[in-house]
Amino acid sequence: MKETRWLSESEQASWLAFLRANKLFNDRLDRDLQDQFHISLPEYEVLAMLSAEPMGLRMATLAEITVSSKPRTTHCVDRLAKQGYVQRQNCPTDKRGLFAQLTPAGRALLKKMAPIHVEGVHTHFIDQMTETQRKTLTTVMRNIETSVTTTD
Amino acid sequence: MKETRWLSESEQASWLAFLRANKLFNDRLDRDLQDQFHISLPEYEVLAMLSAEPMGLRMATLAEITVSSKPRTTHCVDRLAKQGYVQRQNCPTDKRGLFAQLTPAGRALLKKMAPIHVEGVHTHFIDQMTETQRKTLTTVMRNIETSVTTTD
DNA sequence: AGCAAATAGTTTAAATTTCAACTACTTTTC
DNA sequence: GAAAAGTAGTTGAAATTTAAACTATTTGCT
Repeated sequence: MKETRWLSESEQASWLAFLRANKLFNDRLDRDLQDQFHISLPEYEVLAMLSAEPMGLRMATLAEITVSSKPRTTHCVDRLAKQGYVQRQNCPTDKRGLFAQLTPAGRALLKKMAPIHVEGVHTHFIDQMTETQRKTLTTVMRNIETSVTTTD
Repeated sequence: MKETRWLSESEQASWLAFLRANKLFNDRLDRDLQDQFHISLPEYEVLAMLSAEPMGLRMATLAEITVSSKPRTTHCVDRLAKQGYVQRQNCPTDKRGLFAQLTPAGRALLKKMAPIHVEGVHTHFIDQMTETQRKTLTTVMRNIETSVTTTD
């Protein structure tokens, strides 16, 4: 067992700031959507990802790009389908496969929600840093993603 | 209704990188703890916050510093208490109040968990940026926190 | 061709989180 | 000094998330 590399005060503070900002920011975006549309942030993310794909996305792909588990994605799409915002299409080349696709109602809902959501991202994220800082942030976030997904 | 300020490609990419890194990183830290100790990341955070306070913390304070809701904190402390890691103490000056306090067993558990958790933070967070980048990140995260908690 | 292993997605049940309502105590106000 | 309003925390039910098992189909191997 190797010697533990503890965090300095400053490192600890960075880590806490990161944790806190994330939770608070997520809560805020979620609330803004829920209050006005009764749609949660994870549900919004699914709709948003689907909006770029007129033909829809395979369930597994949708799970990947929203960084959520397969069952969670199934349940989420179930709920959105029950409300008429999403529909499933069989995949012609793989009988196991399903595409989740935005319905016209889903597209219409997203059109109403997007300005609210994007304004939140702008106000609380983009506006809170300079362009230079944002580039740095992006680089660092990509490093973290790589580290987390390639280690062990 | 004001004109929506949409995100540029680059801004969109930053936002997505931030979202993804967070989810993946959280999942990873959670899994590392769960696999070895059957303790979730939110539970770990409670234990960690309590460890700095020999006398314990008021439930509301604990909820604040872990950025979680009051009921969630109650349930979380319930579970940890059921396992013997935390105990509640009445507050002498306010009969409504309760302190949540680490038990010796909780302290012992934390001592075993901390190296695993901290190593994860070091590897996937601290090691993924230069010190300069980390300072920038901290500043930006604090800006976000302020923005989210002071607007509206 | 035929069978084992892998993949896509769902299902069910259990655990966690949220939401609204509730109890008990404290503070304010008149 | 009593009633009203506010605060601390819990409770119980509903919603969401997770974990494990399951169905159906596809792929790889011999």
